[in-house]
Amino acid sequence: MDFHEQQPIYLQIVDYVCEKILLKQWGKGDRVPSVRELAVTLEVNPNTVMRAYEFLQQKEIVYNQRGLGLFVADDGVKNARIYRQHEFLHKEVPAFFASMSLLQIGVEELEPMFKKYRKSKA
Amino acid sequence: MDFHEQQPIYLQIVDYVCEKILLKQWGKGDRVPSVRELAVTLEVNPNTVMRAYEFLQQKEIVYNQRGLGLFVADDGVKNARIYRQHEFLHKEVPAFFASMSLLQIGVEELEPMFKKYRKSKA
Amino acid sequence: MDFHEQQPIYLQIVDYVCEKILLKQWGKGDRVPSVRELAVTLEVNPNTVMRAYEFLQQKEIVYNQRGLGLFVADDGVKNARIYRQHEFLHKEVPAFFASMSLLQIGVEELEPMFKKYRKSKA
Amino acid sequence: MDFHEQQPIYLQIVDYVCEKILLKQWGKGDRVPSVRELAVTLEVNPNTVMRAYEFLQQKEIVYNQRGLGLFVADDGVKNARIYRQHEFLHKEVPAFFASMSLLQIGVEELEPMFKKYRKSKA
DNA sequence: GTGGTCTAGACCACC
DNA sequence: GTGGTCTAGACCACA
Repeated sequence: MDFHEQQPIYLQIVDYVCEKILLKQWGKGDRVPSVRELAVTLEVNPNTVMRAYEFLQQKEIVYNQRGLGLFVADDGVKNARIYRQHEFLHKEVPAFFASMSLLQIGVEELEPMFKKYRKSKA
Repeated sequence: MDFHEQQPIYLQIVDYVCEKILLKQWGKGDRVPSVRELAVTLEVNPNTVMRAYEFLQQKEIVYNQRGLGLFVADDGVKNARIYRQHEFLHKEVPAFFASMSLLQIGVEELEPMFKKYRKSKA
Repeated sequence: MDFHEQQPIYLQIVDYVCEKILLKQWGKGDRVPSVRELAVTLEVNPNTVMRAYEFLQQKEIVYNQRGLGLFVADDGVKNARIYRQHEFLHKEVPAFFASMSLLQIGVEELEPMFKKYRKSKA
Repeated sequence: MDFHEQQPIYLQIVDYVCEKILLKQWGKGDRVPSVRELAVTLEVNPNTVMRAYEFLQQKEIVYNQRGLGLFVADDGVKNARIYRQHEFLHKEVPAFFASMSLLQIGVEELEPMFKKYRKSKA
C-alpha cells in the first residue's frame, strides 16, 4: 500500500529537518544528527540521508564543520522557511485546491474556519 | 522512513475508493474490484481491504449483492462526497492552516492563486 | 601515481561538459550524451555521471526532457561561463599565483607573454 | 576517467621532487628517497621513478653517490627553479591564458587579486 | 530507450 | 568519530 508516495525519500527527510528547525526544536548553531544517526533513526540508507543533507547545505539551511558534523546555519530558519514556502505554494496548495474542487467546497466555507483558527492561536 | 503515515491503511483504502467514485472512474451501479483483486493491486492483506469495504458499506457508498460482489450505491457519489468533505474539513484543512501559520503565509497570498485555479478550470 | 587528484570525479565531469559547451562543440538545445553513454566513454559509474548532470541541471546549464534526455539550456553557455569563471578565480588563479611565488616569477615577466598571446589570437 | 593526464608520469614525478626541494622539505645535501622507496610511495613502477631520477641528474638537481644513494645537488634548488620556471612559462602560463580567454576574464580582474595575494604573504 | 531514486558496502580525509 | 566520494546493481516512471 505504498502507491503514491509522491515525494522521494530524501526530500521527505529535507522536509523533516526543516520542520524541526522551523519549530525551533533544532536552534541556530545546534548540531543536527549525524548522517549515520539519522539513517538509523529513519531506517533508511546513509546515502539517502547524505543526499538530503547535501540539499540542505546547498540551500544554506545547514553547514558542515569538517570532522565535527553539520550545524544549523545562521540563516537556517529563514532559508528553511523560504524553501518550504515555495514547496507549499507550488505543491500543497494546488493539491488542496484540487481537493476543494473535487469535494465541491467553496472558499466561503473555509473563511470562518480560518478566523476561528487564528483566534484560537491568539 | 514510514514516520508520518498519519492514517490507518484501511482508511487510506477508503479514500482511494472514494476518489475513484468522485472522479467518475467507477460509476453508479458499477461493480467495484473484489476484496482479493484490490488486495493484490494495493499489495495489502485482504482483511485490510475487507475492513475498508465494511466501512464503505456502512457509509452507504457501496453495497453488497450476495454472491455477485460489491457495487457503487445509487447515492454512492453523494455519500462519498459527504464523507470526504467531513474528513477534509476536520483533518486536512486544520493541517493546512497549521502549515500556513508555521510558514507565515497569509490568506491574501492564497486568494489570487485560487482565482487563477478556478479560471484555468473554467 | 594518482596522488593529488584535487577534484572529485563528478566535478571533473562537470568541467568537461562546461568546456564542450564553451567551445561550442555542444550548442544550445543540443542533446548531451546520456548518463549511460558518458559513463562508458569516461569509464566511470553511471551514478557518478548522474551526479555531475544533477549539478549541471541545478546550475541551469542543461535541462531534462522527460524520457528523451538532457539538453543544453538556453542560457547554458552563459551559466557555464559564470560557473567556470568562479571556479577559475577561486581555485586555479590562487594556485597559479602560488606557483609564481614559489618559482620567483614576477608579473612583469608575464605581461609581454600576455600581449603576445592576445596578438596571436587577433 | 583518466582523460586529461596531460603529462607523462615520469615528468609528474620530476615535478613532485622539484616541489619538495623548492619548498625546502628536502634540503641541499639531503638524501632523497631511493628508487624503490619512492616507487612504493607513489604506487608506480620503479622503472618510472628511475627515469625521473635520470632526468633530475641530467638537470643537475640531484646527484648519485655510488652505493649510498641520491642526494640534492649544491645548485639543486637553483636548477630545480630554472627547470620549473621554464616548464611553467611554456606550458602552464599558455594554458592559463587560454582559460582566461575562453572565460572572458581580463588581466584587470587579476591584478587586484595578485596584490591581495602578495599582501597576505608579506 | 531516458533520467531518477534507493540500497549496500567500500574507502578517503579530517579531527 | 565526522562528512564525502565512488562503485555496483536494483527498480521505477515516462515516452
